Amino acid sequence: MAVPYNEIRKEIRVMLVDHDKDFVNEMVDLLQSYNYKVTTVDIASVAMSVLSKGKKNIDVMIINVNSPDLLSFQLLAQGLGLNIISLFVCDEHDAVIAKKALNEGAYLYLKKPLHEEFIKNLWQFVLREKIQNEKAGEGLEENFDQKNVGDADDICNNNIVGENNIPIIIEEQSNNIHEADVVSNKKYKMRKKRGRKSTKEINKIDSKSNANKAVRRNVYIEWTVDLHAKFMDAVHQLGEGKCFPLQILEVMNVPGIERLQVASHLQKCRNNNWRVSKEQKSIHHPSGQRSTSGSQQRSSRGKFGTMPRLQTNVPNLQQQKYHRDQTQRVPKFLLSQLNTDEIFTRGESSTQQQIYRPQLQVQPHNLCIDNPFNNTFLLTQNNVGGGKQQQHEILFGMLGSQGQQESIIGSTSYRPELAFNSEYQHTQNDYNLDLNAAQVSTYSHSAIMFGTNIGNATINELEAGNVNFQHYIGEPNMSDSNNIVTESYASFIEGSDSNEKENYASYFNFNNMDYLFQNLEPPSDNLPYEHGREFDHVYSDDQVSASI
DNA sequence: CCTGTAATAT
DNA sequence: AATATTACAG
Repeated sequence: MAVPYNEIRKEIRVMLVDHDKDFVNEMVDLLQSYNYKVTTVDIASVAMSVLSKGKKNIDVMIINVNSPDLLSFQLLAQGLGLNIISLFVCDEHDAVIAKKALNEGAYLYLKKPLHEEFIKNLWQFVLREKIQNEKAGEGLEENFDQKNVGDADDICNNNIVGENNIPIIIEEQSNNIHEADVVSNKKYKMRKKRGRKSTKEINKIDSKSNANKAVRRNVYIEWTVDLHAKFMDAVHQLGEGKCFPLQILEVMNVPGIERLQVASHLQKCRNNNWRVSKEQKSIHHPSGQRSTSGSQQRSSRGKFGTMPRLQTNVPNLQQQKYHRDQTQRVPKFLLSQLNTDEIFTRGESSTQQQIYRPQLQVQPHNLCIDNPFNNTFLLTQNNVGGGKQQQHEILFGMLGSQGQQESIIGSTSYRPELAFNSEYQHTQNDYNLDLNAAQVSTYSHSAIMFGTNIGNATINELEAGNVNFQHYIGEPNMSDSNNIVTESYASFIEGSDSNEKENYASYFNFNNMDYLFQNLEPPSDNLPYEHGREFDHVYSDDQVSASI
């Protein structure tokens, strides 16, 4: 039974990655004469971009190991992630490189030129991969070593080892090599679809009936400080209102990154939720601010494209682990939904109210003290909030303790009924303790304090020497700030003498309690339910309900 | 299709 | 713990 090889080859896409023009031309002719679909690029970085775009479904890459940009191995890695067979070619054999290449997942390491017979049979590699992967996807694991678990580089090792296993042509036409979700047992996971209803009800029913769908995990990008800097650069270039993942991707011009990864990172950054992974340099720039060029134009798409709110180089002060109970139990405090739109609206000009703020749900351990965008934003836009902002943010972070506010401060006239209202009997509650303790420390300088409803426990604590006080101070994660305030703060919390309270007192000099209140939301019956609502009010009852 | 958000998987 | 992936919505 004759198998229409050419039909198979037609479906196979080969990318040549070589700056050697002659070789490329020759190979293109050869490949095309066998009906392969051919893409050529001259250097690895370009190839990586092509892969990143994901437009072409490359099956095989023929890569010059000596790509001028020295990225051939990175390309290899990326290709592995995409289940692409990579053949390294070289002008001169080098056993060391060959070994390295194979070790890192190259399918073959070949010396130029490639012979016609080899090209002719190239398709077999692809088919064999497909077959292998399908087997793996069905749960047949014999074909794979059990070693390597987390490493993204090993797909092809197995294939190399198992060379005796000559591919067999499957009768089924290979017209959907690409769409078939290839599955490797170690790297690919089965997933069931998760249903999520618009009613926000979470559908926990796991339907086994769902056909196993295999999904390939992307190459795991580490967002190094460097990479992040590029990211932020791109962001700054694009400017407020124009930061879309796709554009960022382009401006960054870093090969091997995909849009979704940028989007993911962007999401993190917008939420101020990103930390550099491991060691961070503890560089202390007194002012790492960029001027942010002040352009706050809105994009034509309205609310999209908002800049992330991190600085370019963020020293990551080690965050302390506080596993006190209340830390975990405190409700999420969604200051995010204190809608800046509303602030502006309340101000004067409702014309600015469309300015988009991403939902700033600030997670635990993130206290954004220094937000250049915020500052700029407020100052330039509405002149609201103003200079003392940072201090109050700090205070607020302490007050909320676990709430982790990312403060958007405006001159709203809200009053926090919650914080000081004795109706709320959360006195025995840990969270409440926190709150009150912070309160106490706040008031202690302005001599207003102790009026109504400081829980006994709190007072006791205080009288007992304010034991917890230092905890509260240390609580917020300062990792994102590198401004002056932060440093002072940081140095302060590192101090261990008995004067800490005094230091604290002198540093944080609060005279105007209104600033405190401005950070809090009025209680509202109006539960924000869907995002995207014009005016989301914070559901500040969170604190109460959580205390019960 | 691209974007944003939240949830969840790895 | 940091990223990736996904559902869902716009």
